[in-house]
Amino acid sequence: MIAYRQIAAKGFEGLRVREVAAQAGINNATLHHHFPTKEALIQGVVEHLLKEFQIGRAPRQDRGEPPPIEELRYEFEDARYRLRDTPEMYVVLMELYVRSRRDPAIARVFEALERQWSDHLIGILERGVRIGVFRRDLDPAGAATMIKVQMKGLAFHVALGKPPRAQVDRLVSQLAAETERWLTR
Amino acid sequence: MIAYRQIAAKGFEGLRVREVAAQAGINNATLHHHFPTKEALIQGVVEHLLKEFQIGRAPRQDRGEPPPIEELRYEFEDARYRLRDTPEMYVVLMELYVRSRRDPAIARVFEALERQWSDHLIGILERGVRIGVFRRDLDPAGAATMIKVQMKGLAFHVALGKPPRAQVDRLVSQLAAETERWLTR
Amino acid sequence: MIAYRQIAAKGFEGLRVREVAAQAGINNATLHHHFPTKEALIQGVVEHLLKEFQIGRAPRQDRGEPPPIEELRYEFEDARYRLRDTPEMYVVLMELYVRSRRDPAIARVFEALERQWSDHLIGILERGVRIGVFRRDLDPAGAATMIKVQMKGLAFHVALGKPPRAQVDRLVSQLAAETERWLTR
Amino acid sequence: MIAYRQIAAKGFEGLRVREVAAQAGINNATLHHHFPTKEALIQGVVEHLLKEFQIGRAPRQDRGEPPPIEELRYEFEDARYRLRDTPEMYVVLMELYVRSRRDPAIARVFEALERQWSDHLIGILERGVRIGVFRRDLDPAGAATMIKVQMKGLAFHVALGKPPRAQVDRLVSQLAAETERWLTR
DNA sequence: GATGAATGAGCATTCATTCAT
DNA sequence: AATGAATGAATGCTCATTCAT
Repeated sequence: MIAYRQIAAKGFEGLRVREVAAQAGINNATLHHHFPTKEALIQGVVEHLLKEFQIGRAPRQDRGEPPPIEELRYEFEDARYRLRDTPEMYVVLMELYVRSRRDPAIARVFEALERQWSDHLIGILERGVRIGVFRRDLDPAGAATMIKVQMKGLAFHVALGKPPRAQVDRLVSQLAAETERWLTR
Repeated sequence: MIAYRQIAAKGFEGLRVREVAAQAGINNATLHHHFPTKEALIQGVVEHLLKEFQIGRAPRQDRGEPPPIEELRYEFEDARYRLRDTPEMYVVLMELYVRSRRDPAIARVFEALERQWSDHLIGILERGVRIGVFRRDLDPAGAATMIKVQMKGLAFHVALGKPPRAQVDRLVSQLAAETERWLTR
Repeated sequence: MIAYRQIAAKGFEGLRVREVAAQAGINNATLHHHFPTKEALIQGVVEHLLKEFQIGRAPRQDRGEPPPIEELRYEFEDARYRLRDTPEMYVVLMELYVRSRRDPAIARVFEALERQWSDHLIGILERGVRIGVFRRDLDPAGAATMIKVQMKGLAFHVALGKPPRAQVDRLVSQLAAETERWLTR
Repeated sequence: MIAYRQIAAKGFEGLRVREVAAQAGINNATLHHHFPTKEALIQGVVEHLLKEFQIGRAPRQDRGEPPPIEELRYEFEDARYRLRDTPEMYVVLMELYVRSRRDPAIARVFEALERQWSDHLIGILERGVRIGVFRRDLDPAGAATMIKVQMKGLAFHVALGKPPRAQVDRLVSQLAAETERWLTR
């Protein structure tokens, strides 16, 4: 989607229906034919982002049900991979996140996304506790929130701050290692 | 500043010179007298934010040079305090951060702010290493980045997600404790 | 015709080709197949109106050549009947009349209609003068104009003012009686 | 008012804010400064019409309280005068009347106008009955409606049909004479 | 004949900015 | 310094019409 790139480049403020149409090589009325209103266009961007979230994950060796620790490592690995590969996705994500404060439609989408993400992490953590690789007294919900905060911080720092690649790599490794240590302590 | 509140409420997208003037009870032409362009108005918002950053800190008992661990705890305590007390400041901060990607003037301000913040943390960490409360092999710059990421994640999660207060308290405590443990290990 | 109803409901201003097509249950491009332009569509409305004018008359007992006074009474009776039965026809009529000032095609139609109407009335009046039921010195053309003005006033008042039915009945009776008295005096 | 002339020339359909501004020699944004919305502009036209209704009356010899018959004659005289002098006023009037069916704001204005007009006529008629120049059994309200219908018919016929001046003169005289005869019979 | 997509011209309205006082 | 009026350059959106299938 073109609108997506526009937001990445100029933000929501700079999102112009005409400009998106022009970059798509179509008449602006044609764009209105597919997205009757600007709001609909933005919804389209949101859906595009969600799709990208599902397809653009880092490559993965083992299928089936890998050990929880592996799964967790993969989460960080995936974040690193994507921050490097499609950083603009995170920029759009943050734009949308900020916008979600005023746009109920977007807020709903993000609430669902957050819940889904939490559930995913909690599932991993509970399994880890069950099979004994994570400590007994771990509160899965609280730990999931911690992990989310780490990753949000990572996204914030990298997507908006553009630090050198080496720093990012070191950072992700440290975050992953510390999280792991904390969970297994 | 009124423009500041407007941004907190409606975001950059919704920032209107006329509206700011109206809320300030003056004519919009009069506002242009003080801030010749909208860009200037935004710079005013940035300056206002920086000022708020310096004055609005959490209350503190001991002056002089407190132990590094205390200083670090205070950083988290301050974040918790401000996120509770003036959450809209963080909202504006994130709006500006997102905007900094396209606005060089804002980007410059944030670069300075980041450097200042890093230097402050590095100072604390180096002192801690020197006096032996933090581990010998600690890389102060890397650790400072880690702490910043934690705090950015916290700001992101709390300012845009509005989790319940109790969750925030627990989260900040955990983040502070884990960071401390990591530094002193 | 659907367009006809649309005009009755929303006026010329609100006449939309797409809306007409939608109400007809067809694609708007299909409508353009039948009426290549909006102008053609309006011509269709005009023709539909003319047809309605000829078919929708009040029921009538005697055929052949009724007495002129009967014929005249019938004209008023017909107006009353139609204003009650199909008031929206008069609304469209007035819309078209107003439009005729700028649309030569419609103006032509109305000129023909007016002439036809005048001729019809003049025929009745001349016959009435000839057989002696109307006064000798009557100017048929002038009297026809008078009758037309009465009926236009009636249409204007009733179609756009929506007065209660009883008032309309009384009004038409009075108009018919006065006209009759005037012609026979 | 310029918008007024535009409506007279091109009707409501053809009323364009930009065109009005251009004809007024001002920027279209400037027009929006005075009339924030097109609706407001139309309200301005309505008010202008009402004002014109009050100031543009036919010249009148006697002040004070003229005999009812004189007053009535004056009403017709005034109509003839205005139809000749400012025919476009009647065109706008009819445009607005037609529009009043869909625009509650305009409908309200016309309801008030109709009531005012009725009251005025009823006042004259009642006085005429009281002093004995009109017939005893006259129903003032019904008679007022009759007179209004006559005048509406006149306006309709003349403003939209543009008949030759001589015909109009004859018509108005006949209408006035017949009305008078009917009231005094 | 019918349709969905496409289009260009135009529309009311918005908004930061400027001007005259 | 302050203001109300003015302005130009958009901006999202509409609509009759055309095109390709």
